[in-house]
Amino acid sequence: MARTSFEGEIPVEQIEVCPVTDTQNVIAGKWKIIILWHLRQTRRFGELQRLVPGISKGILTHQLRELEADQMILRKVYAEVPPKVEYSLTDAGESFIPILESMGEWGKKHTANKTNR
Amino acid sequence: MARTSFEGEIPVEQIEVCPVTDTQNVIAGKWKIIILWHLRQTRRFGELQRLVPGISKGILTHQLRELEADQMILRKVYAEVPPKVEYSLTDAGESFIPILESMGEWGKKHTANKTNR
DNA sequence: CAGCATCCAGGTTGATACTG
DNA sequence: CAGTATCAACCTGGATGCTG
Repeated sequence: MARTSFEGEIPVEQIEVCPVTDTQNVIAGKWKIIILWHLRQTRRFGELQRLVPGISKGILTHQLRELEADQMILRKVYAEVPPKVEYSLTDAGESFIPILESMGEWGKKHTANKTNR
Repeated sequence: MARTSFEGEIPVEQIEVCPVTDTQNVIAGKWKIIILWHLRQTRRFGELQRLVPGISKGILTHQLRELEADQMILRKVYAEVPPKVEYSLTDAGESFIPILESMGEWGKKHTANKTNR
């Protein structure tokens, strides 16, 4: 989203320094949550692509890079042929799983059969 | 986002019936979280617009309508002149506040000084 | 195998003007 | 006061083809 605002406008800090919003931004990608969920176990790239049906390589890479930048996941490259890359959760990533579980519980109770959107 | 997939593809249910993702979708607007937060107390439209600095009427209306559709908030219209509309949390909305608080706690610990994105 | 580069389509946000 | 309507801008996600 637009992190830039015009000069002389409401300063960005005033609206963006909300830790809740920060958290939301970390998981705001279309596939981030599902990726995080599967990464409770260490997974390889191709494995993830199979576990997250419908995602393309490009997007998977992109989402993984963002999660990595946000220090949610670890990317371990093995210097082998053929290439092998393993992804796993960082401590920050692990510590987020309980929140995901809370969201799941809440979702089961409050978002039953929404056919719209 | 594209909720449709080609015929003969991976069925949508398989990827979309995740309660965690459902939950994420409910709060996925740029301002939803802040709005929800301020609605812990009943607020009027103009009041919300002042509390959420930088949001325009149109967008505020839009986000409120979506939250209402997701049964997170209640919209109460008073038949007065000038018009008066009050927004408040539903039970579902109330029950989401603890999760927001968890996200806030997590955010304070794990998203400190992210200047990027 | 695990990417990257490019281009494109759609959705979401935002600015502005008008209304009951 | 609390919207609605319209249009433009931006961002994200997705498809495809190429590479070490």
